[in-house]
Amino acid sequence: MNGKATTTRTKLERGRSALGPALELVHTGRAPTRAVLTSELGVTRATAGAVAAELEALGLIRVDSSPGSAAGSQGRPSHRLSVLETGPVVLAAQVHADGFRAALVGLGGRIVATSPGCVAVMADPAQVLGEVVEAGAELLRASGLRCVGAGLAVPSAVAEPEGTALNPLHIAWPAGSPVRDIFAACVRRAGITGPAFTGNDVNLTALAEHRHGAGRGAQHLLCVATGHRGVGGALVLDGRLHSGSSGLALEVGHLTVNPEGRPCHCGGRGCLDVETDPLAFLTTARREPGPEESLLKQAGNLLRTEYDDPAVRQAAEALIDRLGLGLAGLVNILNPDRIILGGLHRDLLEADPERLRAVVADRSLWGRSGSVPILPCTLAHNSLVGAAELAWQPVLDDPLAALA
Amino acid sequence: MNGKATTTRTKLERGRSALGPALELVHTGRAPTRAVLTSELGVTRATAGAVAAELEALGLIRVDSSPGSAAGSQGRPSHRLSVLETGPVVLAAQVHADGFRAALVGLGGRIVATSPGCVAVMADPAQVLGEVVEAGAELLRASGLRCVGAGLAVPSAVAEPEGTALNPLHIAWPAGSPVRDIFAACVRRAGITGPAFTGNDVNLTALAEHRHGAGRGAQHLLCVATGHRGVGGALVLDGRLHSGSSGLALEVGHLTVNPEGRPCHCGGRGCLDVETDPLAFLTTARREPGPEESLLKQAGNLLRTEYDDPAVRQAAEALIDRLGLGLAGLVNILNPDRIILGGLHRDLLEADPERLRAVVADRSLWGRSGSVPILPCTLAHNSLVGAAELAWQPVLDDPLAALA
DNA sequence: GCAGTTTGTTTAGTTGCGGCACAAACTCAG
DNA sequence: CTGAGTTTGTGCCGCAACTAAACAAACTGC
Repeated sequence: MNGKATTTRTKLERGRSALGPALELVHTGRAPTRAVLTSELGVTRATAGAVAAELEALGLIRVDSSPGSAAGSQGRPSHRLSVLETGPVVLAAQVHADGFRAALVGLGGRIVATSPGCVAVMADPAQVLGEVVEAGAELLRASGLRCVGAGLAVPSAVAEPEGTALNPLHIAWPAGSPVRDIFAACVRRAGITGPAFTGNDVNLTALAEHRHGAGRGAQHLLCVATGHRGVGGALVLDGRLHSGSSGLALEVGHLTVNPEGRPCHCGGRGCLDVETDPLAFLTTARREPGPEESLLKQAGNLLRTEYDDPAVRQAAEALIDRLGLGLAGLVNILNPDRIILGGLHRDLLEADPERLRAVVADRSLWGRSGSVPILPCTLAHNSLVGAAELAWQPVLDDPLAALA
Repeated sequence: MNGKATTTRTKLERGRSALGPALELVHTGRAPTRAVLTSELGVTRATAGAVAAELEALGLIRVDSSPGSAAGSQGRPSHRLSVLETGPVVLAAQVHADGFRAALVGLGGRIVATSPGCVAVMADPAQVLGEVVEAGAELLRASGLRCVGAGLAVPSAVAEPEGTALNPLHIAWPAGSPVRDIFAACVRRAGITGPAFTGNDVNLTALAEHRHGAGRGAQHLLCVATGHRGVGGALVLDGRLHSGSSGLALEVGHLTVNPEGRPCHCGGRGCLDVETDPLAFLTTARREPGPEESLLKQAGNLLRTEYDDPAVRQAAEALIDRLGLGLAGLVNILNPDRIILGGLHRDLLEADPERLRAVVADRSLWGRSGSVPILPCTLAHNSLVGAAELAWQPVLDDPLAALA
């Protein structure tokens, strides 16, 4: 009998229909009406109508055909599409140097509920993740909503396919912790349904900003961000996160941006990492750095409130120049059509946008690629929303299968 | 037995969707038999049979159901699939510092005919491209085969969507020449049918090696190569060339690999470009560089024949160390699962593979990503074959539409 | 109130492909 | 040589997803 031995992935591999793409369009806000959905999908009105009706029947979106809410343009007003407020949610969790936080996130990146951020971060990942998942489970019980998955953002590169955190330096976890499995175990133990995913926070920030924030519409989106210590990067290509063959792409912290700069633990000198993080800024500006978990806020405040102080301004300009050098190097390699900056890099951009753009343009090989727009991240809780995107992905890929 | 002449129902519109993927599998040699095609496509035997029959009817592949040619394994032997030798071809052209060359390339990267390489390269792109296309048209007339497109490889970044050559330094063309349009005009004027494409030679080398050479099966393939002067890079992601938002990605020549190195025209010091090309090797080895168009051969010969000379060996090791530094930087950013090297970089790899691998592993952030395999390019005329791939792409995407 | 425009809905095909049953071509054991 | 076992090719049926076309509905502007 040929029944069991057939190993072909016949059913799962086939995209079932336009359901997934349609949901993604509503999810990212690119299909506000059924007419737009029709043209974006490139199908007939009949098909788009059937697809929208099915997504509504699945309890994912709302199709609003009320009469008077109209448009102003000619012709019959199109039905409005929106995500359903009472639809399913995913559990999103974030661990960083400040502590951890859990949230429920609906389609469209809508944060339904968040736990208060907790400050204590312990050296045992299982304990931390157990607590944060429990906080999320509590939110879930209070809300009464259906949960279809869970996502976690950690401040470390996450190696695939093992799901281990390689450099969770800022949160005192042992390097190589199997965070994905630990998180998945916590999720199961808390009785939360659906698959569990784990990713690097900057990667997830980029994903969130691409779908709901400053990266919307970009085809080659580069995101660079500093937290309290260290620099992270991420690349979103054609709507998909590019994290390399083993999840370790865009580790941009060790680009050389200052050959005579300070030594770095990687063995080189003047790496982007040690030249453009909050600690570098504070020491360059001759300020006493505070406790590690508040370095980012301290540096940001200094930039915003004392930019007329020559020492602060000089330090900012030095960092901007080095950041620009690093970004130019990345532009030459990746040729993105948009760059977004987070953390202290975002503050540096806003302190003197022209200077940063000029440096990048000057050190890029050709004007065209160097004139790439550089924008600040706009989304609140962007890595939380990004963690949610990870959990939403199966639903976006195949709503029928994911909700079954 | 002989192939059955008539299918009962001639449904010429049969396969819209699986046709392209099926042709690509045969084209890249990943579907030697219909049984493999069935499992690779993830469809039923019936579907794969229909698809193969239609590709045969289109004159693209051959389905060999002869009896005795069988396999040795159990069960009924599967029909063999191969590209049809008398099927259509594309015109491939290449311009580089040595001169230019035209060829006819069939499916499977098979070079059907090549013109003798011509040495004279003139400063007027229209004249050069006119001559090379005419040489190709002559091959085509002599062969009597059908031509379905044309592709050109140039030693310069090609900006999209304009199709202009930004830095054709080695061939004395004016920067910004609209090479794509010039080439397309020459192709039309020569009476050659099908669309015409233009790309950077290293990009096309990577594409060719990915489909038919040392890059086969890699999901994230990085290719780095030096010609006579200057370094180029390319990235193939999931079988598709990644050339950035405007075709300028992987301009890796100006990564800093030697902070105290020689000055570069880009304004920096110690760029990969000026530290690892043939001229750098020859001067470091204290040899008199010959004429520019034979630098690559001179350096390669020196490496192979006088590696026991201490000056040569020292120079090679210095270049290997710097190349390794540059590759490690790229590994940290792109996290490829395979690296292939061309030109002088290939020769350096073969001179001391262990040294290069050790440097890359040492300067990569994590062992895992640093232990990426580094291989030499294997394909003869790889940028010619790559130019052909460009022209084949529409056929691979939708055979019915492209051959209509 | 009417023409013009745009969109939603219904109905009738069309098609790519899975599922199944069976035939064909091979290997191997005896 | 023969029959069992295995793997693959082929014909047929039907479904699910889509298109095409005709019609109905809801808006604007004159």
